[in-house]
Amino acid sequence: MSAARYGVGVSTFNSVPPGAGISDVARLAGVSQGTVSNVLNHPERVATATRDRVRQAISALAYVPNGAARSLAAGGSRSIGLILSDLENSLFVDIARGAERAAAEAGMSLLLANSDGRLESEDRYLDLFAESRVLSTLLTLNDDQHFRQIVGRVADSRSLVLLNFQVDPAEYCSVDGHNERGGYLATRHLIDIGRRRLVFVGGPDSLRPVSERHRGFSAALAESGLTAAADVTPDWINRSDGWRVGTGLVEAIAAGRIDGIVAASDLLAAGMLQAFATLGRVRVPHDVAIVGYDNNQAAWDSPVPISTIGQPGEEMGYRGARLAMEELVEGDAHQHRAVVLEPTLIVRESTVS
Amino acid sequence: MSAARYGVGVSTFNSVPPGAGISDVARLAGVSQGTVSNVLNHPERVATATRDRVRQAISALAYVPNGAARSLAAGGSRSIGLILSDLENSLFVDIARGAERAAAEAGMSLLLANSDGRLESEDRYLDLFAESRVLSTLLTLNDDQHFRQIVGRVADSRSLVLLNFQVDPAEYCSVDGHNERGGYLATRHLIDIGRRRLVFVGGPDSLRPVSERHRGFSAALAESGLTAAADVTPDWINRSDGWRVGTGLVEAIAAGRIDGIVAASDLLAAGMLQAFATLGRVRVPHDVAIVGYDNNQAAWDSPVPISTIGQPGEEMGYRGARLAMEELVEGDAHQHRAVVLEPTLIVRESTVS
DNA sequence: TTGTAGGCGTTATCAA
DNA sequence: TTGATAACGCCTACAA
Repeated sequence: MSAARYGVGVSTFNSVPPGAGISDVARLAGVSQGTVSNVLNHPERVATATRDRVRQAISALAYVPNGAARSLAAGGSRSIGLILSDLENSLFVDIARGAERAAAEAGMSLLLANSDGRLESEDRYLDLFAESRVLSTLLTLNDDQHFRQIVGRVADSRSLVLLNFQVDPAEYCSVDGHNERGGYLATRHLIDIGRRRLVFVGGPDSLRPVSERHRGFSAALAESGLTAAADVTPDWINRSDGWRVGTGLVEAIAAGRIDGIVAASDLLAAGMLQAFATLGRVRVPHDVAIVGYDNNQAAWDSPVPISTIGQPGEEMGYRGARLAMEELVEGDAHQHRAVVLEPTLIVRESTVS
Repeated sequence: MSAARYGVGVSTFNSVPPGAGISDVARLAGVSQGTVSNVLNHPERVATATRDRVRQAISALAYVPNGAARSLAAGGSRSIGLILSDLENSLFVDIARGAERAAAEAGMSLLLANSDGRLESEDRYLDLFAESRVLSTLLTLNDDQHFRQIVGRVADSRSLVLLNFQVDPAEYCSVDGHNERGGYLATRHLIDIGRRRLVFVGGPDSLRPVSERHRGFSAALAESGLTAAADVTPDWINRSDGWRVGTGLVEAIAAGRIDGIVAASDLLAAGMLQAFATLGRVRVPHDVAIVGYDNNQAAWDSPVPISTIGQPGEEMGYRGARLAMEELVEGDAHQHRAVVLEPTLIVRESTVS
C-alpha cells in the first residue's frame, strides 16, 4: 500500500537548518562522540565530572538530538501511534487519554492521528506510523469492511492493536466494549421500568458496534417474551439522523405503539429528543423513554439528560497500550488477546423522572 | 530542556524485526539501490518497465521504507506537528481538522499530541516533535506564563506557530481569534436587546483570551455610557465554575440588579444555566440574558440553546498550517505574521425568545 | 536511463 | 571510564 503514495516529487520546502550535532557537543566538551551518546542514553557509565561538562556543552549549543538518526542507529523509536476515528466523540478522547497514560508510565510517547473514519486516512497514517517505526500502533475501528481492507495490507511483522473493535485473537490483539451486553442492559432497563413496546434505532449494520448492540436488544426482548415494536435503521448515527428518525417516529409514539427506544448512540438519541421537543407532541420520558450509548457529552448536556450506556474509554486506551507493550516484550511467544470491557448503565431523566 | 529527559536507561522492548530493506528490493528486481530509490521518489526518471519490476518486488517483499533513514538522508520529514491544549473543547478539534486539510493539500502529514494544557506536556511534545524533525510545529496556547516559559527554551532555528494566541510578530507567527472584538460583540448584542445591568463572568486573568474578552466587554459598556453591574472572576472557565458562579448570582438577578451576562466560555455559561434551572428562581432569557463564547457543542446542546461568539476554528488551523509552510518556503526572508480572525455572533434562545 | 559511492547523525561494540 | 569505528537504511550527486 505504501508505494502508491510515493512519487510525489521533490519537496519545495527548505528543510530545517542543521543546528548543532553530537560531534559539535563532543568537541566543545572535549570528549568523543561516544561519550556524549553515553551521557544521553547511559549516564551511569560516565564519570560525574565528564557528564556535567557534556551537559553544559549540550545546553550551550542548544543541542537537540536527531530522532531520525537515533531511531536509525538504535533500530526503533520509543513511541507508539494511535489512530482515532472520531475526535468529536468524547469516547475517543478518553481512549487517547488512557493510551497516553500507559505510554507515559512506560517512558514512551504517544503519537496521535485523526482518520475521521475514512479508510484512506486510516491507511495513510498506518503507513506513516509504519515508516516512523513506531513500536506499535493502535487503531480504533468500527467498520467491518475497513477492517478487512486494512488487514490485508498491514505487514505481519508490525504490532497492531485494534480498539473499540473486537477481532479473532488469531489475528490481532483487541480491546472492545461488550456491545451486546450494553444493548442488553439498555433494553433490560426499559423493560424494568415497565416499557413493553420497544424499538431499536441504529444503523447501518456494517457498523459492527451497532449490530452487536442490536443483538443485545433482541436478546433482552426474547428473554421477556417480547418482540420489537419496530426496527429503524437510519443512514448513520449522528444527531441529524436522530432528528430525521425522531420526526418519523412521533406518530407511532403519540398513538401509543412505541413507549421505549434504544438508540445506538447518544447523538442519535439527542437528535430524536430535539425532534420531539420541537414537534411538541411527545414528552420524554412520559410518552417514550430513551436510552443512548457511549456516555458522551451530548448525553448529559441534553435538555433532558439522557440515560446511556457508559463505555470505559480511558481503560480501553490504557489496556490497548498495555497489550501492545506486552506484545513487544513477549516477542514471538506472544498470544493475541481479545479484551472485552463491561459497559455500565447510567440512568438519567430520559428514562425516569 | 531536552537533556533532562534522557538517561532513562535501556529499553526493555524488543525492537521491530528488520524486514526487507531497499537492497533486498533492488536485488529481487535486478537493479541498483539508487534505482529503487528513484522509483520511490522520482518515478519519472525511471523507465516504465523497470519501474513496474521494482514495484512488483516492493509488494512481493512487503517492503516498507524506513522513515528514520529517509528523514536522515533527506534532512527532514514531511510532517508537521500540532499540540492541542484541550481535546474536550470542540474548538481545538476544529483546529486540528483545518490544519490537517492544509497539510493534506500540501502532501504532508499532521501529527497530533494532546497537552491537556499542562506546561510539562507542552514541553515534552515540543521536544518530541523537535527530535522527530517535523518541518514545523503548531502549538495552541492560552496562558501567558506558559508562553514565556516555552519561548525561552525553544531553539530559534525551529519553526513554531502559535494558535489561539496572539504574539508579537517579532517573535513568532500566530493565528488568533479577535477576542476583544468577540467580547465587544457579545456585550453589544445584550445592549441592543435592551439589557443594561451587565456582568462579565470569566477568569482568571492569566488566561489571555479571557482578559481580552473582558476588555471588549468594558469597551462596549463605555461606548454606551454604562458601567459593569459587577465583575465575577471564577477560578477557571469550566462547567463546574459556571455552576458555582451561577448559584452566587441568583440573588442579584432575582433582585433585578443584573439582567445580562457575558460569559468567557460556553461551558461557563452552560454551568450557570444549569444552576439557574436547578434553583428555579431565574428564567433565561426573561430575567437574565446570557452569551457564551466558542460555539462549542455545549452551547447548542444546552436546555436553553446559548447565544455565543463563534470562533473560526477550522480556519485557525488551516491558516496556521499555511503560515508554517510559508515560513518554510521563504526561509530567512520570512517575516512573522500575526493573523487575527474575526469572531461571529450567533444568536440563540439564551438572549432572545 | 541506470549504477556507484559518499554521507546523513546516532548508537553500539570493542579496545585501550 | 573513555575513544575509535563500524553499522543503521536511505538519498543524491555524479558518472557511465
